[in-house]
Amino acid sequence: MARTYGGVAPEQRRADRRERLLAAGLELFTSTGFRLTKITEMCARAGVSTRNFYEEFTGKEDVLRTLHDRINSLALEHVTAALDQVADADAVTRIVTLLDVFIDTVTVDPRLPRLNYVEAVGVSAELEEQHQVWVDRWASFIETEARRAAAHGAAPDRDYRLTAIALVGAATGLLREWQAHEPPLPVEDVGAELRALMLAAIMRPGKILEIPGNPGAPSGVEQSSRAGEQGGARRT
Amino acid sequence: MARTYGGVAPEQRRADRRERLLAAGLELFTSTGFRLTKITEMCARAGVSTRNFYEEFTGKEDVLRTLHDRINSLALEHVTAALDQVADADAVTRIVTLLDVFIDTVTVDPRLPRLNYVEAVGVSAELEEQHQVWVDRWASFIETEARRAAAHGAAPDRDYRLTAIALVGAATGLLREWQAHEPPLPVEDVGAELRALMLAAIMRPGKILEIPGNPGAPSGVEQSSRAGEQGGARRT
DNA sequence: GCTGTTTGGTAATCGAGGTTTTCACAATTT
DNA sequence: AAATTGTGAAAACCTCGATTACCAAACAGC
Repeated sequence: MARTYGGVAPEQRRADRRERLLAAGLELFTSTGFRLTKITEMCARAGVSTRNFYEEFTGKEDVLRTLHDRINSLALEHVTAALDQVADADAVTRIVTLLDVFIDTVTVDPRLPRLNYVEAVGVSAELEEQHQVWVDRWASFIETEARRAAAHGAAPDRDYRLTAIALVGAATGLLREWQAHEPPLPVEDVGAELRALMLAAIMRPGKILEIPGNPGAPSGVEQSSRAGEQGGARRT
Repeated sequence: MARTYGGVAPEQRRADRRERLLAAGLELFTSTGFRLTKITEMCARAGVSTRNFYEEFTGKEDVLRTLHDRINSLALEHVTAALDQVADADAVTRIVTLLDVFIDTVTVDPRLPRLNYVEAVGVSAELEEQHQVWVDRWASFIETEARRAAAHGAAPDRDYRLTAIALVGAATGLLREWQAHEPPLPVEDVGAELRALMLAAIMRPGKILEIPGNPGAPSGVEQSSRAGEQGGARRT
């Protein structure tokens, strides 16, 4: 047991195979699409037999879940490291850093957002759960930075939970568009837009500035003053 | 040809079956999930034979595409009608109306956002294309309103394309979270957050206010001034 | 009421892909 | 050098679900 083959340890060979399978998965899931990718195709591309495939993964979904987790973990790692380097900078710098590093990490390869925001959606209950966990993590990150900004007086003191979730959604939507758009969108533009949106969302005052020539109309949009109702039952 | 069965015209019967199949599809796709839903299950629930199924649809995906299109069309209809009713209101009112009616339409039933933003993602190239068309339409809608606001001096005069796409993403992300969240999020909160985010995103000035105590650092966030770089190759 | 025609349900077929198993080989150890 | 064991390729299997074809039933005309 545990015999060295071809000069490399057996666990090293296993790890290599696993890695090649993941690479093949990333490639095929984002070109052929997850649904249409066959396990045998993945094995062929990775130069791995089906037997070894089942030694590493329980099926296609397992590969997808692993990739999804990896991409998010990688981004989280980069962002955490970068934020540590600007530990005592002002709130705006930290927020901009968080966003820029995230965008940079995830746009080095269009297959990354494609896998994360298109292929890994609606596949299984477990994957949806995993997605939600990650949204939660990213939202918490943003929330923390927003609270930090509030503590420094750079943003209002309020609950940032939903704002954070919305911002994660904005990033997701924009990146999904980015990887699908023809002709390709400039990454700088996407990054700039998200940066501005994020700052505007966090720094926005509790009340929007008054619009001239709108007498009597409540402009306090934080309250649930609603205009132009027309149908649609209200749901608790 | 064209014979009346059971007192109803054949095309009426066909339409009824189609409708029941769509209802069954909506129900099963959002509970069992699209992937795991079998055509025979759909037929059983709809009280329709498989033969009649293939008379109406080419397969599962056809049902999904139809539902996806319907939900978006319905929302678009409602929003268009509501905007017509506030045709000469101020920009803020119109934007708030657009958003509120959209949210109201799509949250009457949690299955609607579930189907649109989870189950219909990453299924096929055609569906992705259809998704992009709808994102485009919604973004154009928002863009138009933003330009209108700019024309009235309520917002800066700039390109709102990416802002609009990001806002569509924010709505998508928030609704995806809404339909999945346990315990359920209050719809009012989601609507309020999106309303505020949308207004903040559109009305935001070109430059963010100066942060005191940050000497030398460029605060013009519209320019591609980047902080905290650490890795990640730049991509054209 | 009987017949021909249209519609609907059921059951059999067909194919595709996932999963397992077998067999041959290579490398290492005694 | 021979035996042993881990390893990989490929084929066989086997399940499952989409699709179609056939048969039964219902209705209008004669």
